[in-house]
Amino acid sequence: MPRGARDRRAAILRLASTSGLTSVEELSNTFGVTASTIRRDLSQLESAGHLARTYGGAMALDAHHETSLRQRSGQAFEAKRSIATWAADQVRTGETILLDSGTTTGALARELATRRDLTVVTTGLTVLQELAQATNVRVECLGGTLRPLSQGFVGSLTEAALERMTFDRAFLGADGVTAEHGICEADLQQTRLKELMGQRAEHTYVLVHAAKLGHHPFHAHAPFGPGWTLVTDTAADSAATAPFHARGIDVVVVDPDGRVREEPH
Amino acid sequence: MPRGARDRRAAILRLASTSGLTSVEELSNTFGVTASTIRRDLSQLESAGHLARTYGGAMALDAHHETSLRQRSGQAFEAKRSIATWAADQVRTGETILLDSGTTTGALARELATRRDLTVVTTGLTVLQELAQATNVRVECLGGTLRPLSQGFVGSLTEAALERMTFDRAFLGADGVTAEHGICEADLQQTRLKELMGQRAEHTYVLVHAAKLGHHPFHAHAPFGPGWTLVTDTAADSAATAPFHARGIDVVVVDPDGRVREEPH
DNA sequence: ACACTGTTGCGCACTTCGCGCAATACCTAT
DNA sequence: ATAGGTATTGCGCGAAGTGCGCAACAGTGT
Repeated sequence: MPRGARDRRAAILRLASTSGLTSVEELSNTFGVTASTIRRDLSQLESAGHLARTYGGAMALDAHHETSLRQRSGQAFEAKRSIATWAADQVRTGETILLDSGTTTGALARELATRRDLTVVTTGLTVLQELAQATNVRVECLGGTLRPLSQGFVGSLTEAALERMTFDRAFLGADGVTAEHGICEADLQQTRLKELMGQRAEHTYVLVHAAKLGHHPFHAHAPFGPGWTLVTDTAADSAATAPFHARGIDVVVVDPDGRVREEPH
Repeated sequence: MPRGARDRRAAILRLASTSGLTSVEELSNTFGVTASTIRRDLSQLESAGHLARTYGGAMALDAHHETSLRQRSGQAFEAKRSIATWAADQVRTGETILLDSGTTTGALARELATRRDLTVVTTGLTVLQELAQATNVRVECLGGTLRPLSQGFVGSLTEAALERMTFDRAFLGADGVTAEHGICEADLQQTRLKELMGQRAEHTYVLVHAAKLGHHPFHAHAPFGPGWTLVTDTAADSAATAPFHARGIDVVVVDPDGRVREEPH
C-alpha cells in the first residue's frame, strides 16, 4: 500500500510534534515497516526542513528553529552577525533600547542576552525568543498583531504602547533601503511604525546587510530621520554607500572582525 | 590542560549556537582532543538540556526547545495535553479568545494552530511561539514586561491593552488553585492580571492539572469569578474536586481520551 | 496492456556510539 | 607544600545506527 507513504510521513510529523522526540524503532513498530523505510522518511522530512534527525530517531522542529536554522546557513548570516556585534557594542549599561522585528535585530538580541542592567523593548518575536531566558535583561514587548512574515507586531496596540515610551537607542531593520526614499517595507503600517520607533529614540540605527542597499522591493517607505545612522557590512562597496553620504546620512560599514571601515559624519 | 573541560564545553555551546550545527570531527579538530572526549561533552550537555545530539554531531537548542522538551518529558504532560484538547474543542469558529501564559495554555495554542478564522490574544510567550507560523489564525499579543519564570507578560502595558478588548472565551493557567482562595500566583501583579482577564471574557476557564488542585504555593490569590469553569484531568479524585462543587464552581474532569468524567453545574 | 515512477525490504560496508580500563591532570583540605 | 580524592582523557572493542545498491512490487498514465 504505497499510498500510505505520504500519510505515514504526515503521521511521523504529528508524532514527533506531540512527543517531541521519537525513535526509529518506535516508528518502525508503530507503522509496521522496516527501519530502512523510516530512515528514508526521516531523511526526506529532514530535507524538507520539518524535522531534525538525532541518533536513532528524530526530534520535532518548531517554526522558530526551522527558520533559525535556515537563516544560519543563509549567505547573509555572517554579515548580520557582524552588524549585530557592532550594534551591541554601542549599547551602554543602564540604557533602554528598542529593537525592531527581523533576523538582524534577532542576532543583536542574542548578543545582548548576556548583558546586565539593560532594558530591551521590542516589536519582534525573534527578539523575544532570543531573550526569553536572559534573566539579567529586562524585556518588554509592545504587543500588537503578529505579522506572520516578519514575525513582528504591528497595529494600533503597538503604536499606542510606543507612544508611552522613549528610548536611548532604537535599532531598526528593513526589507530594503535607498538614500532617496529611506526604509522600504511591504506596507504602510510597518513603515509608519518604524518611523514612529525612530522618532522616539535618542539615537536611531538602521541595520541592513549590503544586499538590501539600494533596493526597494515594495512601495511603502519611511524616510530617514535626522541623525539616523545606517549600519551595513563590507559587502557594500563605496558606490552603494555614496548616495547616503551625499544626503548627509552617517554610514557605518562593519567587517566580520568587528572593525569599522568608514564612518563619516 | 584539563582545566579546559568547562571552558571547552562552554565553547562548544557557543559554536553550536552560532553555527547551529556542528560535527564531532570538527569539534575534535578545533579543540585538539579525541572524538571520545567530544562525545562525552555532548552527552553531558545533552543531559543538561542545552544541546541536541545528531548523528555525528550536535545541534543548538534554543530556550524554547529546551523548556519544551523538558515539559514534554514531564509527568504532567499527558494531563496537560488532555486538558488542552478538551479546551480546544470548546472554541468555535470566528471567536476571539484570550490565552494566559503557561505551558498548559501553550499546549492549547498548539491544538489551535491548525484552526481557521480564529483570533487568539495572549499574554504568554509560549503561546506566541506555538502560533508563530499559524497563518490562518490571527495572533495578538497584549505586550508588557516579560516575567522570566512564567514566560508571560505583565504590567501596566498589559493591563492597558486588556482594557481595550473583550473576548468570547478566556483560558487561564495557575500555579495553584483552591476552592477557598481561587487561583494562586507568585505575586499580586499576576493575580490582578488574571482577575482582569477573566472578567473581560464571556466564558472563563481555569486550566490546571490535578497536582495543582488544593495547593497554594504562594500567597497571592485571585478569586473565582461567577460562571468560571475549572478544568482538570482524571488524576483528580472526587475528594479534590468536592470543595469546588460545594462552592458552586463548575468542574470538568477530562481523561486522556478526551472524554469528560463529570460536569455538574 | 504497457511502460514509468515511486516505494519497500534486504544485505552489506561504513561510520558513529557507548563503555570499560588505565594514566594523567586538577582540586582541595590539612 | 603535599597528599588524597575527583574529574578528565585517550584507546580499544563490541554494539548500534546509517547509507547505498539491488531486486521486487504497487499505483499511475497512456
